[in-house]
Amino acid sequence: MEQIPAVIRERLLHLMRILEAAGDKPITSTRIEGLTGWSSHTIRKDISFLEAVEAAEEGSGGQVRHGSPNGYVPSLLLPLIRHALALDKKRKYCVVGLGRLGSAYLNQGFRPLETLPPEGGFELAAGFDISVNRLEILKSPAPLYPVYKMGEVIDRFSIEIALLCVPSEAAQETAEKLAAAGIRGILNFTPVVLRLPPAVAVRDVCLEEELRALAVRI
Amino acid sequence: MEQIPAVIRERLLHLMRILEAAGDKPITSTRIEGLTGWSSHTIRKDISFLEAVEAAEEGSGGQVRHGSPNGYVPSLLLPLIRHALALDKKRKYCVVGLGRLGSAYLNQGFRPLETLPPEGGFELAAGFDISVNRLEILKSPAPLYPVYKMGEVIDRFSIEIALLCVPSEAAQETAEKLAAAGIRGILNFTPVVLRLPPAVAVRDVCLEEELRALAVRI
DNA sequence: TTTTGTGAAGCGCTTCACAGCT
DNA sequence: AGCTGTGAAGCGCTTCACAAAA
Repeated sequence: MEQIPAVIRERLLHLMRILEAAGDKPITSTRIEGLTGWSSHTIRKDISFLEAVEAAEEGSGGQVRHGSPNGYVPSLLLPLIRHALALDKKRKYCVVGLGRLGSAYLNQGFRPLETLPPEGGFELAAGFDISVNRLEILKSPAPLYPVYKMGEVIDRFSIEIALLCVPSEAAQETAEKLAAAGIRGILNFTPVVLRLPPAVAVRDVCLEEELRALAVRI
Repeated sequence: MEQIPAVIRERLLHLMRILEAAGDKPITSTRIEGLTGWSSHTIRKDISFLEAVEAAEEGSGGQVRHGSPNGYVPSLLLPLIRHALALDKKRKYCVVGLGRLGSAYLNQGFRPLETLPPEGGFELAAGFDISVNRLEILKSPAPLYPVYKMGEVIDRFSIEIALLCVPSEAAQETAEKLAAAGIRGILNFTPVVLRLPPAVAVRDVCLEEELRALAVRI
């Protein structure tokens, strides 16, 4: 299954955003090079690789052309990427810890992009916090629950991903509860390095690390 | 100057967090492997590479040992990494756009870690928003200004990095103003793909892209 | 004996050069 | 003519195997 190398995956994910922003105007590999810094060769290779994977999977040798002499056509390429990355399924996520950061992510829905089917996408299904007071005050497009109901709610609604926005002190403990509840992936906004079973995918979004990464390039 | 490969840099940045969390208890490469998924070989090679760079730079052949039979000693290794990545300078940053997300980052200071000198670190120097109303309401550890003063303030306080938290519609325009004001790096929290002169380093933190990256691994 | 440290081998991604399409 | 598409060459990172230290 791990058929697409991590480097290529990351580029494809970013490429999706570029294609989505392009509307449906074709975009050339040279222009993508200007936006990303990757060489146009690399981009074409990535897409070529993608098509090879698809062809091998489907068994169909049906040569489809996703580019034109004017560049790549978003409406043709996007579904291909989505399918190759298995992003054509709708998934539910929740926000855990509704402090400043967590509550910000409660209301930051996604742009109502003209999504070409089959569109996967993500749906905010719940928010959790330890403070009952907060649950009553906050306005939210999704239902809010006290943390002790977390396991039950995650299971009932088949929530797969969690945004971990609790204070550092509670991070590891809360993450373990999420893992026990059967969560599949955690977006970790705390600076804590989480220790979890490999069945749970973790991705860190640490302000200090990001600032450092920028500072290094200055 | 671009002497440290990007792959290694990213790992070293993450390693810093691990070392910082370890207090001053030595940590073995095997344990780091368990926390990160990188092979212990890779970790040792990274550190070995780092020492080679330092040695070449300093000209000193003074063989320093940063590991012990019990593992790496954070207080020895951290300064080395900080120096190699040029993170031993203090830098100022600002938050642009004080909506839910932006105001969250106003108050999320860094943990008061027992920082071993020379510590670089980051200092929040200002916040900007277009709404004067918000500037008056918000509590902030740093002074807040209306956006039209952005250029002046960035220059006066030598602010190098900006957290871009404005609405998507204003992202490109605001980023260009930041570039014109002489900012060196932008942490882009909007889903917009910014187009800026190469003198400005950009790093994206896009919720949807992160969610997708997680979903791919599920 | 467990760990770091490192030249050398191996391999995977990037780049090149050119064919193919429109 | 300008772009995509792709085998093949090139190169940089990862892995291996083993020396050295404590």
